[in-house]
Order: sequence, then structure tokens, then C-alpha cells
Amino acid sequence: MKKTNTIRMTVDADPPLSRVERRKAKTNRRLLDVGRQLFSEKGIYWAKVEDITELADQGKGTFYKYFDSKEAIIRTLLEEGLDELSAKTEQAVRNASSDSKVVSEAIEARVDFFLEHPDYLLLFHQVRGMMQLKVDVAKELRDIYDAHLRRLAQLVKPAVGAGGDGTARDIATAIAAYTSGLLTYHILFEGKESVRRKRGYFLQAIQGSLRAMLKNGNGLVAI
Amino acid sequence: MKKTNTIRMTVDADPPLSRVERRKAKTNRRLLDVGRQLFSEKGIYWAKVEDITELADQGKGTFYKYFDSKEAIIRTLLEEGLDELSAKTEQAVRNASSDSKVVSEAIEARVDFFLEHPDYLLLFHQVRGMMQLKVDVAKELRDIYDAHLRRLAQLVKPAVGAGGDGTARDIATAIAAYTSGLLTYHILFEGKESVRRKRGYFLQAIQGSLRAMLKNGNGLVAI
Amino acid sequence: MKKTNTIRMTVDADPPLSRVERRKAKTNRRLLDVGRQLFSEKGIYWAKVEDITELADQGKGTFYKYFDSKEAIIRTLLEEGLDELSAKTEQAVRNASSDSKVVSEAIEARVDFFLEHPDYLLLFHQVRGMMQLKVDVAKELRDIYDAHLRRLAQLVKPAVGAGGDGTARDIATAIAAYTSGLLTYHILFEGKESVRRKRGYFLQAIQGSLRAMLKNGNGLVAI
Amino acid sequence: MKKTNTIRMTVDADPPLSRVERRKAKTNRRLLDVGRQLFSEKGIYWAKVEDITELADQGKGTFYKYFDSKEAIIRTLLEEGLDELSAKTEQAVRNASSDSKVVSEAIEARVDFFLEHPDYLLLFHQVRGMMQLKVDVAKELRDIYDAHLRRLAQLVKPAVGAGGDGTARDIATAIAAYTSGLLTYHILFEGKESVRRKRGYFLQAIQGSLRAMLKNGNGLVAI
DNA sequence: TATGAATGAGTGTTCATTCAT
DNA sequence: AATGAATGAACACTCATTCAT
Repeated sequence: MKKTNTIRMTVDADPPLSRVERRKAKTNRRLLDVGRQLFSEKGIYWAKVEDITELADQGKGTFYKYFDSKEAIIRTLLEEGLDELSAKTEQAVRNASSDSKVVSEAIEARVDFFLEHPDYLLLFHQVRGMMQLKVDVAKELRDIYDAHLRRLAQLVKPAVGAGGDGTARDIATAIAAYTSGLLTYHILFEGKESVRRKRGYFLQAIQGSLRAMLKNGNGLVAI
Repeated sequence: MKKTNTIRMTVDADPPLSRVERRKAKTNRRLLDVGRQLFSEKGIYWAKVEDITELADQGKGTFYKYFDSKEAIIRTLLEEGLDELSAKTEQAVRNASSDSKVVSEAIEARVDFFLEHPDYLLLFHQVRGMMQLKVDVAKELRDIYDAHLRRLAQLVKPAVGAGGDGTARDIATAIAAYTSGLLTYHILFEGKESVRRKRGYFLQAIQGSLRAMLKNGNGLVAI
Repeated sequence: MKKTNTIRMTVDADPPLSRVERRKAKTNRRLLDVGRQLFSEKGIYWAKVEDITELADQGKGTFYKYFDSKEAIIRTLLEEGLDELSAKTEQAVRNASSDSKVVSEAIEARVDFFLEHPDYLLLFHQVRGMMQLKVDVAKELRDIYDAHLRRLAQLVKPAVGAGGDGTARDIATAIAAYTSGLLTYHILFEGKESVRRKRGYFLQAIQGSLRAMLKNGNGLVAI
Repeated sequence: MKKTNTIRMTVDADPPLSRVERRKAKTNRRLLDVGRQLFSEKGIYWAKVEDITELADQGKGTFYKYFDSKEAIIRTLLEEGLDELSAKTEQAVRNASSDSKVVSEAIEARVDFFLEHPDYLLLFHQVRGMMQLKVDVAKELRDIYDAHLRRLAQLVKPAVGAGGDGTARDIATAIAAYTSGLLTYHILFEGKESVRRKRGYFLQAIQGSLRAMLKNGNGLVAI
């Protein structure tokens, strides 16, 4: 009885949306946007379904027409966010002038993504916490995140010499770890603005540590 | 009606504990230990007070004799953990052969602390998430964390040349951010063992990135 | 704003139905048929209005064009079913070769009706349960059922000697009780097929017990 | 996480119940009694958990300390009721002066049970309805009922000549069907008092019809 | 003092019904 | 006329916390 996300699927397609369809898409989007906002403001546990529907000016029943459960909207947001992050990363990598720039471009894209969407940073942080728990919901989330890392690994493969898949995966994990880990913490203690000002240093720091770690690991990667 | 943490206050003092006091201390410890375990296993939201008392083999009422609320035990655990982490860091810094080793020793101590107590890593991660939320509980937690960072800043001050307090604070934040952020993510996706094996690389990576960031920032710090 | 059951009212009348009317009649029938099926399959509480409209391939709004409420369709089904049951019984009684056969023919007709429409058996069973409840809906249902019993009492009157109305009513109640009570239970525990095979025994058993009860009661009835 | 019905299990045992245990037993009993009352008055769907706890003068949470769910209390009531019915039947059969009296004594016991506990009659009726539904809860209920019938079959076995198990089961089913089916219907349309007055006739009617059916079936049973 | 029975505010979810299109 | 998106009252169930014993 999974709700198919009709809206996003047809959005790319040609046939123009009817008035009703457009309205549904709008409702769906509104719920997602408000959900993202509240989840990052109050946290996924303290933000109640009713908070979302109220702020979205929608009946509570409407929420459940669009999402099977509170968990489902979180999952959808996670997927959406990671998709967008992947897209941004891919684009940056595609524009990279050389293989040796791939990793740095990827990092830059991700840092920019999070500076632009700090709410995603907070949402991801919470979800990452859930992933380690011995709780049912964890597995599904882990799968989603894992897919994202795999995609990232594919992307940075050109930068890996003979290291092969394992190294690519290591780098992907490291990139994700460094950017989110670092940013979350700094944003938390210094605020978004401070981080934005230091953007350049962050990029270098992240690259530097990646290089440090990988050099020690195998010395095969171009960064 | 705040429960004074009798135990920890007397633990440092000399006068021998009576049988009753020793028993109380034991109960208190047991609740804290079980709490830490369950909070990191199931998460602070999914671990119920009853789960804790049951595993600790204590009546539910007893829990509230020792802690004002579920939130209180989390706060206590946070304080305890950060205290221990501070202590470990202080000891390492004290043993540093030179000022230029201060930061690297601090990092090493922290990485080791987390490798030894991965449950704290997970607990801190969750708490860090709560801290950013527009929720009452957040402020208190933030204060606790803040105090910890201040203490850490004091510790690394010798390594800062003319940078002054701001720089020390920056370094402290960075150290905390790098270690936790990096470790959490890697442990999550690669497992504790993998991280333990790579310990050396991590240390270098963290130092490297610190250096990168600080060199760019002001070039004044000895690492 | 009670929906007049247009269809059943015109069905008996001569004037040919317009295309629109025929279509409406078809929709109405479809909803009733699907309703009967689902109510007996999943129960009147678990069968949702949406289940009905979906299986009937009709919009949910359409349902409410034809029935004021979920309760209303149940009431209509009850009336329809009892009407059909009455009709079958009447026909059987009319064909009875003698007054003394009236009751046995009636029973036989009813048993056959339920063997042919086990879904009605289950629906009636559920409705009978509701009838005893201190719930608003109960009274209306009770009235419908009561009317049915009165009609049945009229039918078996010829079989009653000097017993008068009271006895006729008693017999009617007994006939209804014996057939439904017995069949429901047996179908439940032995399955429809088993009951069909034993049809002859059931008929005798029902008659026998009726005779037993009425002989004791007054000895006046010809069965 | 099934609640063990501690109370009923220890009630038979020797060690005297502590004050607390007695109080728990009382609460448990009160909930069951009120539940039985409300389920038979308003129906298992219209009687809300809160109705029960309110009438029982208990907090809503208390209900869930004693029963895992609303369904669970219904199941418990069904088991309790059938157990008591079985016990009454067994006792009657034990007191039967001869094998040929077994069935009639059993019937008598059951009729008396239902005249004494009309609320059980109504509860069973509803549950019987659920049993036929394609709904998850149905299977468990069916199992409980089935066990009851098997027990009844064992009881009437002495009355069966060479018929064997199949016949015993048939008789058991028939006894259950006749008594409940007949009584439910009559009580519904004539009221408890009327049925009580006719007790004697009912007994004969039920026996008569059993005899009729079984004579036709195989002629082997002593009734 | 320690306990665990009792509590009830709060939450996610359902579903009959309405009404704008 | 037919539809199905939107609704919100209502419900089952949870769990941190209290308090009588």
C-alpha cells in the first residue's frame, strides 16, 4: 500500500499536469518542505505529524494520503536530499578539468550543498544517528545511505589509480564523513555564517586530511 | 528538587562510605552504565526508562530516586563522558614532550577514548543532534558541551602562539569536530574494527587537516 | 436528505427506464452486490467504504450519491435480503399442498435460500448482533427484522389452529431462529459443502424441534 | 510481551496472595467484568477501551498493563467464558445417571449457563461472526472455539455407540449450534424472561431436533 | 527505602464523510 | 453527474512520571 510518489515521477515527463495533478504536487511538496523544516528545527522526534500538517495548513488525514507514516516522509526526505546531493556532486565532477580535480570538486560541491541547505545537514545528522540503532527502521535508512555512498564511489573512481573499488569506496566514505562531520560540528558551535566565511579553509582542510589519510593508506590516489 | 549527584561528590572525598552509601553508589552506577548501553544501542528515544530499570534489575521508582527524569540521566551521562574525555585529554597533554605535540597528543587521546568507548561516541552523536533543536532541553546540553570545549581550549592554548583565545577556541572546536565527526561516520559505515586498524591514518589525517585549516587561517599554530 | 431508493421503486413499475436510469440502476446494483460480498467476507466493520467503491470501480463520491451512509447500505442490503427471503417463503407456502405442510415448506425454502446465499447468512448474523446493542443504529435494524417476522407470522397462520396471533408469532420466531442459528453455526464449523450434503437431516431436525417445542407449548399446531 | 494472566494461575495455588496481588487480581477481574458487560451491551466495536477503563474507574494505561490490546481482552473473555461453559457441562455430564442422559444433561447445562450469563451469549455471538471473516484476528478465535468443541466432543463420546470420533464431533457441533443459535435468536426477539419461562420446551426442542438429525444420520446415538 | 501499580496527556493512524472541480 | 482530494473527529496504544504501600 506504498504511496507511489506520482508527482516526482511525472514531473519529468512531457504530458502537462492537470489542475488537480498540479494541486496534488503542490500539496505533496508543501508537506515535504514543511517536514524538512520542522524536522531540522525541532528534530524528528519532537516534530509531530500534526505540527507539519498545521504549518502546511492541511488536514491531518491529508498527510496520510501522501505518506504512509511519519517514518515514510523522513525516508522520502532522505532520498530526495541525497539525490540532490548526488546530482550536485555529479555535475561538479563532470565539470572537473582533470581527474586529479575530481575529489576536490566533489568536496566543494558537497560543502556548498550543505551551506545552502543546512536543514538537510541537520536532518542527515539525525538519520545517521538512527542508522546505528538496533531499531527496525534503521535497516531501510542504511540501505538508502549505502546506495548514496556507492554512487559517490563510482564518481570518484577516475581519481583512483590502481586502487580499485575498495579504495574508491574508502574515499567516498571519507569524503562524506569529512564534509558532514566537520560541517555539522562547526555549524553547531560557530553558526552558519562563520562556516560560510571559512569556506576556503574548510575545503583545504578536508582535502588535506583526505590526502593525509590516503597517502598513508596506499599513496595511489590523485587528489 | 534536583537530585544532587551525591555519589560523584563524595567519591573524590576522603571519608569512607558507609555500607548504605556504597550500595547507593552501586545502584547509581548500574543505572548509568545500563543507561549508556541502552541509549547507544537503541537510541535515546527508543530506550525506555523501563528498559533501563529492567536491565539494571531495579524498580522503576528507584530510577526516579536517582534521576529527576529521563533527560537528567542523559545529561549526567553527557557530563560524565565529557569529564572522562577531558581527563584523558588533560593527562595526554600533560605528558606531551613539547608544546608542538600538545594538539597531536590531544587528538590521539580522544581517538583512543572513542575507540575504547564507542557507546559514548553514539551517545554524543545523538546529543549533538538534540543540541541544535529548538527544544528546551537543548540549551542545557549546549552549555555542558560548551564548557567542555572551553576546557579543551585552555588545554591547547600552549600550542597557540599569538593567536590568543579565539584561535584556541577554534582549534578546540576543530579537534572535537574532526575526531567525532570522522570517527562516527567511519564506524557507522566500516565498523569498529576497520577503524581500529586504521588508527594511525586517522590520527595523521586529523592532524593534517587541522594543520591545513590553521595554516590558512593564520599560520601561527604549532601542531 | 434520505436517498429514495429510486431503483427498487421503479423496477416494479412498467414505464421503461431511460438510458440514464438504467445506468444508475446498474451502478446501484453493483454497489449493493459488492457491498454484500465484502460485508460477508471481511465483516461490516472491516469492510471499508473505499473497499466497496474500489472493487465496484466507482468513485467514492458516487457511493454517497446512492447511499446516505455506510449504515444505509447495510440497511438496504438487510431489507433486500429479507424481502427476497420473504418472497421465497411466500412462494413456497403458496405451493404447499396443505396447511400442515406450510411450516415445513417455509423452512425448506429458507434453508435453500441460505444455502444459495451464504453471504446473506453471514450478513444477517452480523446485523443480528448489532440489533441487541445499545447503539442508535440498532433500533432501525430491529424494526426491519421485526417487520420480516410479522410477515412470516402471517404466512404460517394457516398452520396454527386456535393458537392465534401469539402462536403464529412464536412459530415465526422459532422458524427464523432454527434455520439461521443452526445453519450459521454448522457452516462455520463444517463448511458449506457439509451442510449442503446434510440438507435433508437439517430439514427434519428443524421440523422435529419445532414440533417438540410447539407440542409442549400448546399442542395446537399442524406441522 | 504477552501478559501472563498471573492472577488466574495463582488463584488455584496455595500460597496466600499478598495485598498487592489481591489488588491486582481485583483490577484484572474488574476490567474483565466491565469489558464483558460493555462488549455485550454496546458491541465489541462500539465499546471503546476508554469506555471500559472509565466504567471500571481505572486509568487508560492500566488497561494495557493487564491486556496487550483490546483484542486480547476479548480473547481472554472468550476463553474464560468457554472454560466456564465447559466446566459446567463437564459437571453435568459427570452427574448424568446414564450414558443416554449425557447429551440431555449437557444441553441443559448449557442452556442454564446462557440463561444465567446472557452477556456471554451476546459476546459469543459477536465473536462467532468474526470467526468467519477473512481477517487476521479470526484464526486465533477459531482455534479457541475449536478447542472448546473438541472438549465437548470428548464429553459426549460415551453417548455415541460405534459412531466414533466423527459422530461425537458432529454431536458436539450440533449441541453448540442448537443451544446458542436458538437462544440468541429467541432472547433477541422475545427477551430473556420469555425464554426463561419456556426453558423446559427449549430443552425438549433441542433434544428433539438433535435426535431427529442424528437418527437420520446414523441412528447410533443414545439421547 | 524501594517498589511497581496506576496514571493520562500525548501520538500516530484510520476512515466515514464532504465538497470543489 | 461523477469524482477523489481533503478533512478531522475518533481511536488504540505508549510511556514518562507519580505515589501508596
